[in-house]
Amino acid sequence: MPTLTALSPALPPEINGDTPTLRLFALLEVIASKDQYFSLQSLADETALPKPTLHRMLQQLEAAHLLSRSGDGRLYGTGLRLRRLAENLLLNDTAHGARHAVLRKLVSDVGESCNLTALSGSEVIYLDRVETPAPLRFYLHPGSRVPVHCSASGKIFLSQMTPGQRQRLLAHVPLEAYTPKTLTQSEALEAEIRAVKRQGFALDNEEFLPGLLCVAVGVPAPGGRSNLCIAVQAPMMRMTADKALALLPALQKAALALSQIEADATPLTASSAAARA
Amino acid sequence: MPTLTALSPALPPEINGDTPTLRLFALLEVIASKDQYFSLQSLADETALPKPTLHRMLQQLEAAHLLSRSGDGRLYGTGLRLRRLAENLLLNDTAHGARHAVLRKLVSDVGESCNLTALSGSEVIYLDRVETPAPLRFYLHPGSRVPVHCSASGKIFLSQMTPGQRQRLLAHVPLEAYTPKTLTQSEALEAEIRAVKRQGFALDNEEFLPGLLCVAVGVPAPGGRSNLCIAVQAPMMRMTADKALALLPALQKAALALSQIEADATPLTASSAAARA
DNA sequence: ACAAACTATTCCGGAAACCGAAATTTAAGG
DNA sequence: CCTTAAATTTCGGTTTCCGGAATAGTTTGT
Repeated sequence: MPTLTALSPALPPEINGDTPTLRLFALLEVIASKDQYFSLQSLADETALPKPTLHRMLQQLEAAHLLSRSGDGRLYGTGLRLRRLAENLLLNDTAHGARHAVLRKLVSDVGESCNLTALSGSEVIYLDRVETPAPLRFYLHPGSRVPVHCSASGKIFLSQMTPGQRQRLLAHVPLEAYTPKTLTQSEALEAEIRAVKRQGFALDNEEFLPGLLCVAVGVPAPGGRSNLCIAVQAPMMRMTADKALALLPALQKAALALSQIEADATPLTASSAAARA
Repeated sequence: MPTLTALSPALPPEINGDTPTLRLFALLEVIASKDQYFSLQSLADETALPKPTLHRMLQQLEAAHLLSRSGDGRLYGTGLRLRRLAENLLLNDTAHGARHAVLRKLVSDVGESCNLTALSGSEVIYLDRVETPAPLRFYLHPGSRVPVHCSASGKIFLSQMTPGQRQRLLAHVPLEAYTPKTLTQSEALEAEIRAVKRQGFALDNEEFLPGLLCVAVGVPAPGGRSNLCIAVQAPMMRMTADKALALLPALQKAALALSQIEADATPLTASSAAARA
C-alpha cells in the first residue's frame, strides 16, 4: 500500500521527516501533480490516508487559501495563494542560481539575448533573462507575460499537453493577432504544434512583435513534461530562421545543463514514493 | 518582549499563522518573495519570530528539501522540491488558465470589471477577478469576502437553496445595512430571492457599496446547484440597471463556457482510476 | 417513494509535535 | 586569547494532530 510518508530504508532518522507539515506538503504535491480536481475519495485512494485526516488537512488548506473548492463544492483544486507562491518562487529564484550562469553562458555562445520561461495560467511568464551585448535589442524584463499562441516557448508548452488539455486552454484564449504573421486560425496553430512536437523546438517568426525572431526548446524533465523553456531571441536584422536553426545545438546543450541542475540531489517526492508499490 | 502584533501595521505580508503548518507556509512565502538568500537573523527581523523557533522551522524545511542552504551553510534559499512543486502547480492548472481567459474575454466584451465568485460558509468569496481598463474602478481583490444578502452573487446562491437551507443560513447572518438600499427585512429579501430565481440573474444596486452596481448569473452545473457565479460590476457613473441588463447575454455566454471547463476538469472516478493499469 | 450504498463530516480521548526561554556551542573580530 | 554576536541544542509545558467510530448528507437502485 503506498504511503505518503517517504521513508528511506535505513538512513539517518532526520531524513524520515514525518511531521504533520510534511504530510501537508505531500498532499499538495499530489494535487499539483495532475491537471484535474480531486474529490476527497480520490485523494484517499492516492494517498492511503484515512478520510477524516484528509478532510481535516483539506479544510485547513482551504481556509488558508492554499486550496480552493470548486464546482459543486466537493472537489479540491489549487488556491490563489498557492499559485501566487508558485509564481513568486519561480520568479525570485533565478539570479542566484546556477541557472542564471547557464543562461549567461548561452548568451556568450550565441551572442543574442536568451531567456528562461514557464507556463503560468494561460500565459508564458519570463523567469529570467540575460541580454545580448549588442546595442540593438528588444527589452522584455523578467516577470512580464506573453500569450501562448504566438511565442516560441508557448508553442513548446502547448505541444507537451494532451489534445484535451490544449483544447481546454485554447478554447477560451482568443488567438489575437499581434502582427500579420500571428497564427489566428486554430487549425493552423494545431498544425504548427504538431510540427513543434515532431521537431523538438519552436520558432516565433515575427508572430508577436514585428522584427523579432525567437527559437525555444523545452528543458527535459524526468516525467516527460516540463514547465521550463529556454529561448533565444534576436531582431531580424541580425537573425534569420536559418541562422536560428544553427543555434539549436547550443540551446539544447543549455537545456540539458538546466535539466541537470534540476536533477542534482533529487530528493524523494511524494509521487515517486507512492509509485514504488 | 511583545510578539508580532506590536510593531508593524502593514510591513510584513502576514506571518500570523493560525496553525503551525500555516506559519511554515508564511515563512516560505517570505523566502519566496525576494530574490535573495536569507540568514536566520534576517528572517528573525522579517518575521518577528523567536530565533530558536525559526531555526527549527528552517531545519524541518531543509530536511524535506523544501529549502536549501547555500555555500557556507548559513544562508537559506528555496529548495529543489519546492521549485518542483511550483512548476508542477503552474503546469497542471490549465483549468485555472482557461477560467481566467474566460474572464478576460468577458471583460473585453463588456468593458467593465468582472469576477468569479463562490459561496464559502455564509459569505461570498472572490475567486478571480479581471479589472476594467477604465481608470475609475472599485478595487476588490481576489480572496476578499462580501455578505450574501447584499451582493448579486450572494442572491444567486441563496436562490439556489431550498427554503430550509436558506433559512438556516440567514438565521445566523444579521442583515446588516451597508447602504440605505441594503435589504434588511427578511420578507423583502425573500421576495427578492424569488424574483432572482424566476429571472435567472441577480442585481446589486448600491446595496453593498454606494455607487456600485453589479449583475450576476450562476454558472450552470450538472447537479443543478452550482457554487460558482460570474458577475460584472461597474460604478453607477458608467452603468445603469438598464444597461446592465443588456450585458446579460455576454454574461450567460461566459457562464456557459465556465461550466464547460468545470465539466472537463472532473476527476477520475474510482473505477476509471483502477481501469488504467 | 423508500431503502441500500456510498461519501462527506463531526466527535473526542490518546499520542505526537510544537513552542521558545535559557543554556551551550560555534564563528568573527580585535 | 578574549569579546561579541550569531547559530544551535536542550527540555518541560502546551498545543495541535491523529484517526476509529459515529453521524449526516447524497446518489443509486428497485
